[in-house]
Amino acid sequence: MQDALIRKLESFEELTDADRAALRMFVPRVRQVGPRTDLIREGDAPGDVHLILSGYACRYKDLPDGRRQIMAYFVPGDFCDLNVFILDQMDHNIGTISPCQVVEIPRQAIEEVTTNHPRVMRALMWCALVDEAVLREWLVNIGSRQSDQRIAHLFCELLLRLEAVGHVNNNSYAFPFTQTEVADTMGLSDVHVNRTLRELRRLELITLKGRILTILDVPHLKAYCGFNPNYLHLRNARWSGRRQVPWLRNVQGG
Amino acid sequence: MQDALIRKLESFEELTDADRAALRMFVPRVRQVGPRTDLIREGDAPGDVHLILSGYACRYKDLPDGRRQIMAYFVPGDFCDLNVFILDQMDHNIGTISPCQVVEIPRQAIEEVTTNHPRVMRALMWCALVDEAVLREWLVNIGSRQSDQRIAHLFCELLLRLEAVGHVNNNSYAFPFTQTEVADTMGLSDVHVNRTLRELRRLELITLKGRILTILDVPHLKAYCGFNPNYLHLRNARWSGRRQVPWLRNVQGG
DNA sequence: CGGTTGTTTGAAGCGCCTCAAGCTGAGTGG
DNA sequence: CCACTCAGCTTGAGGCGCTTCAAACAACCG
Repeated sequence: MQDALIRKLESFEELTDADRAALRMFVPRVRQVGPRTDLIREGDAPGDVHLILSGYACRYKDLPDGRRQIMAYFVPGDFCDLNVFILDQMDHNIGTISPCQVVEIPRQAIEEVTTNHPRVMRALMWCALVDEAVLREWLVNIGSRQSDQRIAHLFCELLLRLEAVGHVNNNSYAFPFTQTEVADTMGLSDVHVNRTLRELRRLELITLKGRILTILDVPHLKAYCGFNPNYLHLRNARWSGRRQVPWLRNVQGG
Repeated sequence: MQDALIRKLESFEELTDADRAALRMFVPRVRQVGPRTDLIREGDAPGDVHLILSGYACRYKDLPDGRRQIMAYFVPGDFCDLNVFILDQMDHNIGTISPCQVVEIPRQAIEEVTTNHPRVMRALMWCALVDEAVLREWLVNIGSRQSDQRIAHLFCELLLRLEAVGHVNNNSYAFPFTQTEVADTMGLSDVHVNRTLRELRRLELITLKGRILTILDVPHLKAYCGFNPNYLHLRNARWSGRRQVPWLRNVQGG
């Protein structure tokens, strides 16, 4: 398990033996968490850092009027709160969508490592920076695309992110979100998400049944929403194609 | 100038003499930049890190259809691209709004410091994490508030951010953005921004003339949009009230 | 097997957009 | 000093995209 994390980080930052030894202090406390369960709540002091091994989770805020806004999806291999743990208190919630396997890394371990092992810190920062780039693109998505392109863009992004960790087969992947959750993500009503999905199906761009999403025509879907993958900062030589991330290969997805 | 940066960082992270010495390697190359000028363009390899001393700038993406989405505003004291400099290439642009004084910190200097001075790195990370929290709130803003509350929320946020660096007088601050720029920020049309501003004026919440924005009734405006400042992670003891950031006090704003 | 959660469809209305035109103010040149 | 220009602001009219409300249907589960 520790070796797995090390392998991921080493894919973009060379580590010394001392770095690796320090990383092994990330005691692997794996927790099985049910669906629709909060991992962290607004107001909490950030403690352990959470790493998703299997399943999907999300970052969200509850609004005064009872609605909620989902701000990020987490898929296997993603850190939930790496980019928060320095701050004083959480300004949002993190909760699971599907059942999840979560690794809890003690904050102290992170701090020790980042203080004494700059290369590890750089590697973790890189993860956080890509997450932020995704967040920026979500802002663009919500701010400037209409519903059909907006949802198509989400599907394209998840395709690439899940491909990078070996969770896509034949352009299909697990999609355990309800239409209401998609609505809370995209800034739309659930009714309109339903109609938009119907339209994407009618155009034979996707199918979505039994919580499995299939993209029928990837180039067409990408063109449809003007998808530009540069913001994901995927390093093709390392991440894409047939190559899987070894430490996630044998874990059940979605 | 270097001392100024050191002072800012020390407000939330104690530094050693060695840390401070390293920070002085941030050779202060101050540049005067005209309005509506790009500092960095999409596709560029991140180089120097930019720190705004005076004026306003923004982060934005150009879209295939010619529209653009603004994703962040930068005000005096903000780093533009601290959270990007590790990545391979820029996935967006950064440009000025008003004339700006910009400090360019060589990437090499940042890397040297972050490698050898973990406390400085933590301080810089803190800046970046707050910027990301702001970005998340912008997503909430665009995704779930309608135009009047959306724009009101922006005004409340800028009030607090500018207060923290001593650029607010009597609830007034410089607002050099055109209505089209506000529209590109909020995911609205410029026509609708115009009508929304008219409405906020009619309700006697704000005035906006000669590029000066005045909030006539702060508590009312905050209540109007349900503003919750927690995401700014302001440390009141240090940042708010009468206390100014010394290194920005004598620089002309907006 | 009912109960509950999620999906689907219809109908009516509002918020925001587009198109279009006129207005205002600042800068420029004759 | 006024005419001209141009960017930004303002206002009107019409239409579309999305929302809300409502109800029926489907799928899952104890």
